[in-house]
Amino acid sequence: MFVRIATERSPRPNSLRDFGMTCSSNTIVSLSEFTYKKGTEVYGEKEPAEYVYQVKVGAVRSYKLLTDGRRQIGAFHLPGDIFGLENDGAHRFTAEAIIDTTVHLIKRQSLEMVAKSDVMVAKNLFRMTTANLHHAEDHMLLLGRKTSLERVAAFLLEMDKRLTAAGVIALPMSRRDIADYLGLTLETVSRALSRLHELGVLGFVGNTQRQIVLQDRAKLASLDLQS
Amino acid sequence: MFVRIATERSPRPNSLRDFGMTCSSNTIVSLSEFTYKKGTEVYGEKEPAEYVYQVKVGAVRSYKLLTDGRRQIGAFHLPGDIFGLENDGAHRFTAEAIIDTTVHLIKRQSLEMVAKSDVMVAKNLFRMTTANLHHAEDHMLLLGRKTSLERVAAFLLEMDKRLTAAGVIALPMSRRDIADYLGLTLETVSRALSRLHELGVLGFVGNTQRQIVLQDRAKLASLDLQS
DNA sequence: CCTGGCGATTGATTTCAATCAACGAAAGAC
DNA sequence: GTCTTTCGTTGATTGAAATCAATCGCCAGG
Repeated sequence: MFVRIATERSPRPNSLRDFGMTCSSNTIVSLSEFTYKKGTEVYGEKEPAEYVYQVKVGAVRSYKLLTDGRRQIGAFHLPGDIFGLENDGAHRFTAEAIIDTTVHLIKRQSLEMVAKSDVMVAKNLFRMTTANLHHAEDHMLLLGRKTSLERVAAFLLEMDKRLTAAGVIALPMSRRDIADYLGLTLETVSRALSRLHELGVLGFVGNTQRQIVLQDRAKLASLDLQS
Repeated sequence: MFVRIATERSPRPNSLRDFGMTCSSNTIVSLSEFTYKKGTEVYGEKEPAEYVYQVKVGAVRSYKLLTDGRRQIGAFHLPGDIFGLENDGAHRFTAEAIIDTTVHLIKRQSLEMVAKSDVMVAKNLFRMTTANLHHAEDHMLLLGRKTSLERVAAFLLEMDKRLTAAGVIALPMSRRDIADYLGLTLETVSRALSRLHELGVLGFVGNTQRQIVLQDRAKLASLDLQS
């Protein structure tokens, strides 16, 4: 679980741009790439945070478990997303590859070193933390006060914004994952999706139930109440 | 609602220490004090964030509303707590005084100016945002996956840590506030507290139900599952 | 090819918390 | 001080989602 064979790549790291790295601060930062097989752990809760990750291809779930196995997924990480960024030393979630996933790894220490000298990078680390906070704040409202249909509608709208290619939402995660993200059971998620299908809000592509086309975004948005 | 008559105070700001202000960076920062009457708004959601606040005495609730009135309280701010800190310009919550509350106000702009030159201050702003993030992450687990009894137990343990004076938890907020923080109804909160009373976990002080003594912290902790 | 397992849907039933309702006690208003 | 309102508790009932259960279809593996 803890073995990470990081393939070193040639010079000129490129995804560091996402941290706002300027041309002047071309410090050598160890940047590598790694692929996790479907279902494998990227890191565990409370483990020391050695790396920061960026999804290249694939999808990752971040979750917390209660001792009896109840699971709450805090976020899904999709291509382009940076995750595992911890201000203090330890990870707050367990992260797992939902499907085969390739990530860029940046050594946390080296990133922090760069941040010390490069104000732009430091600012962007702050911005990312703030974005995570905003997501969590919105999600508290969803988990505390929204109905099952509202939650599923909100989920679809979020995914629509984040991973639509050619008008199709290709979900990498199972109904159980969605349920654990929304604080529901998989059956309730399934029923809500069926209901939205009946209502003409969405359609399924082909014979898989993980490819969804939104047919009425306005109606979907009206089902999720605004803050 | 928007009138804020800020009483300017004499030199030598003192609560700026909580931002990690060093002696060297004794820049003049406008620091004032203001009192909000019970039930009044400190700021509204989406309002531009002009000030950062620190509770001197009293208590504040931060919440989001759905259009139909459902409310989710994201946090309670108790004496010593800093709130209203926004990285970008606008507030994410509405903040209201739960009881008469006196706050220190710091102009956001001046704080940011100090942060630019004082690394210590900047670091502390980051640390505070991270602490808020951690709280929200833990609260997602509570809202998504815990039972009513577990939520109330967790709430009591949180308050015990934060505002116990002489072994008594003097709650400033109503049952409805607690309910809206925990994603429950006030009746469910009341029943859970009664149940904990029956179980000998807590007692009520005097003839008010807002003063609680924990009589069995171990049992209470066992009722709230660990992450 | 068959077979076993997983994922998803759908139906039947249960359950926990919400809702509806009544009451008593404390806090504010005048 | 009295009146009114708000707050909290408790009981009865309802209801939305959870749980239990069956079935179907799709892969993956032998």
